[in-house]
Amino acid sequence: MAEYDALKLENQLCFPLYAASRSVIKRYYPFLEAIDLTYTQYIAMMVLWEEKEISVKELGHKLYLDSGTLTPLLKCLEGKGLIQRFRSPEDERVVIARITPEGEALKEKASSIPKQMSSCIKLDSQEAVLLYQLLYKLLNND
Amino acid sequence: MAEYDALKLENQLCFPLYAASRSVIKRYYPFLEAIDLTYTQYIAMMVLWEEKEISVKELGHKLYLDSGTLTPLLKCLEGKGLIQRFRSPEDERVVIARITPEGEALKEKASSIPKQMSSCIKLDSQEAVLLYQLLYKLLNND
DNA sequence: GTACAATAAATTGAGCAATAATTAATTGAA
DNA sequence: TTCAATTAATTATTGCTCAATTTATTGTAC
Repeated sequence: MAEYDALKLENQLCFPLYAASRSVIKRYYPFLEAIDLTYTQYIAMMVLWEEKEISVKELGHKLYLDSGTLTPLLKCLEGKGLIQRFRSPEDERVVIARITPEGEALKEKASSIPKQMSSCIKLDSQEAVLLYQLLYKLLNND
Repeated sequence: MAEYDALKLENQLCFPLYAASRSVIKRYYPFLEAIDLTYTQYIAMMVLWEEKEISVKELGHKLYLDSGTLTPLLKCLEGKGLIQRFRSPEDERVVIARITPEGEALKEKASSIPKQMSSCIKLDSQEAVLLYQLLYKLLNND
């Protein structure tokens, strides 16, 4: 590659990654508005729909986010009545988020989102699997 | 797929896309701090290093950003002396960003970044090409 | 048993990105 | 000339992210 070609936008991997991420998240918003969640709140709720309860630390590990991001986000979800927050009886340092019945109920309203989104994304299933694997390889880089 | 499996975090394509994007951008910051640019400023400078001058609209088209994001960003780059901003003589509605000698000089300091970054990303070249193609397919979805 | 290190979260504060809505100026077409 | 379209700036708001600090708790070493 010529001297400065590596600095051309078209030769970056990071740029389509950044742009595609924003683009896909933007496509979520019409669906997310209907259930009054931001994208970050949505992925946090996904974990809670599956796990029922989880510590802030574990949640942060799954979402690659720290308490500076999660604490206000979880307080917001608590304010909406979707989760409870309380300290673990076994270890008082640990804060647990637990899904409420209202949070469970939201799962039904959200259940149509993945299908609606997949119709917005024009990759066939083989391409989607490949992309998925490559992204996780990038993510588990270290 | 079972009823709610589509709502599991591990079955999302959007999530690794979002997380990998943040992860890669975070890895840029040690290098970007050395040249005092944010990531978004860096990709804007990449376009300017290549094009020398460009309208706000064209730049927004290349970066998938609008004037609400670009105007303050370009003013910041102008404040650092890296670019000039002026209205096009042919069409006074159009604002042009043009690289300055200082902006050109920064290119040299930035020239080591792509190589340093690629050593932080553990994909082989075949995987990188594949990922690149899939991301652009996603991006040019519409 | 006390001191010290490690851990978990919260807090604070800053900066940045992104969007929506509005405004202003210019241009082009009917 | 009028009106619509285009371009960008502006304004205001929201949310995310990170760094640094603080607090509380727990576990370990002496």
